[in-house]
This record gives sequence, structure tokens and C-alpha cells, in this order.
Amino acid sequence: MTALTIGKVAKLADVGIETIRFYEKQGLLAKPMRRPSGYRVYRDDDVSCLRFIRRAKLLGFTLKEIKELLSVRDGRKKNSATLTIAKQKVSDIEEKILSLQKMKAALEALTSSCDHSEAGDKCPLLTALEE
Amino acid sequence: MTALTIGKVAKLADVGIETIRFYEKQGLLAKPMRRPSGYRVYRDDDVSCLRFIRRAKLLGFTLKEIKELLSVRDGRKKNSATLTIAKQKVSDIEEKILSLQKMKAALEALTSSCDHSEAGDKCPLLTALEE
DNA sequence: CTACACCCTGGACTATACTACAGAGTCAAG
DNA sequence: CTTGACTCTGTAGTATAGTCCAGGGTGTAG
Repeated sequence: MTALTIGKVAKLADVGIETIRFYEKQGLLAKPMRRPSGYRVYRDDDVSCLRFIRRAKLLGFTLKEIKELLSVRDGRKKNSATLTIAKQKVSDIEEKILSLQKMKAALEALTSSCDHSEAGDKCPLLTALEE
Repeated sequence: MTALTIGKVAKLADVGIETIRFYEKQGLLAKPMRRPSGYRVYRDDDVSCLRFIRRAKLLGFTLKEIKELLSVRDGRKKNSATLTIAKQKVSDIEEKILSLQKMKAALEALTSSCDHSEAGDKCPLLTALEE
């Protein structure tokens, strides 16, 4: 079995090699073992982690927030700080889901209505996300 | 009645004045009327638009994507190009909602389980967003 | 009619998140 | 045992999305 090199991990997780080293520097990805030559050696878990980061970014989380999300996983002893972060993230996520549902409904309303150019009525897309 | 100046709009939509001018330059916000002095004069609709942009950004859409979303609204004559964009956006949104629901479930699993430090079992947070 | 808050343009600067070298060493297939 | 693909560090550059002046004009309350 050939070990997971950075290039293989990059391909598996569909991110750039430079991106992986960048995440390591930022503390999002654990520092991997090294061969005597200095080559990084990864575990399967690291691929999952990178995929998680990629998807979380698409959902509008910043790297800083993703680091917090990952810290929940790493907090083996669940101290109250970790629990607080986790609860906060859950309600962030709930809010995002609600907003997306509103936006989806508005887009569907816009596309399915035969014509929305009638004067005066408010645009459902703009009103969808009002607070 | 005093007209909506850029400063008032900024306060109402909770964005910076510079941000409004930036969005105008990027074509996200329609160019407003001007007073003889050059002062911009806004309509209520512009406040809604800015709020929409702000929320959409939080949901992980780029300004380019938001521009597309807004173009759906402005496409009074719904040509097929507009409809295609709108349908694409609806399925993007559906996918985001699914991802967020998975992430939420995983976070809840992590926090509610008494202890997840048992060896060997995969972390629900990392597996939550696997494709 | 004057202060002071507000607005204008244009350009420079910042933070975030990469992305692309340069120059040097490493690995493995033939 | 070479050759081409891969990796290393470190630094510089890019895209996105703002943010912040400088130097000047405008609006209005007192």
C-alpha cells in the first residue's frame, strides 16, 4: 500500500495541494506525520476533514467558523465552552436553513407565476429575507 | 418628507455607505436618481435590495451569484435564460438546505451523546457532508 | 450666515482565502 | 541509474468584498 501523499489527498478531497498546506498553517488541518525526507503522510480522516471544510465553505462558513466547528469534534472532554460553541452553531444553522427556505419559496413564486410585472405588488424575492 | 440619502439607507439596511457605492459600481444596485448637487436619492425598494444582498451573502452566495438571483427578479419578460438560472438556483438552494440539515444532525449527535471518545467509530461531523 | 454633519469622486489600503512561482530535494518505473 | 513526476520551504501575487482617507462641495438648524 502506498501512503497518502499530499497530491493523492488533494485529488481525493478535490482541493489544491497549496490549499492543504494553507489549511495546515491556519490550524484547520492537523499537522501530519512526516517521512524522513520531509514528505507529509496523511490518514483517511484527513480526506474527510478536507471534504468537510470544502462543503462548509460552500454553506457560507468562514475558515474561522469552520475551525470552531471542527473544535467541537476534537473536544473529547466536552467542556462547557465547546458545548456553547456547538449550540451556537446549531442555531446559526437553523437560521440559515430558514432563510434558504424563504429564498427558495420566493424564487419558485417568481418563476411559476405567469407574470409578475403587474404594477405595485412587492417583489417576493426582496421581501423573502427581510428580518 | 426628507428623501432617502445614502446615509439613511445605510443605517436602515445595516450596511456601510461605502458598501452601497461599491454595490452600485458592481451593478448589484440600480443607479439611483441624483439631486442637482449630485447627492444620490434612494427608494424604499433599495433598502430591501440591500437587506437581501446582506442575507444572501451570509448564506454563502457570492456577489456574482446574488447578481444572478436579482436578475431573476428584474427579468420582467421571463426569457428561457432567466428561467434556467432560477431553476439552477433553486436546486443549489435545495442542496445547501440538505447539507445544513446533515450538519445540524451531526452537531446534535456530537453534543448529546454522553461521550464520543470511544475508539474506532467515525466522527459524525466529518461524515455528515461526504458526497 | 455660519457651523457642522453629510455627501461627492477617486484612489489607496485591508482581510480573507487562496494560488503561483523559485529553487532545491525525493521517489519509483523502466 | 536516470528521468520525469512529485514534494519541500518560503515568498509573492491574485480575487473577492469591502473599508478608509483626502480634498472638496452641500444642507440645514440655530
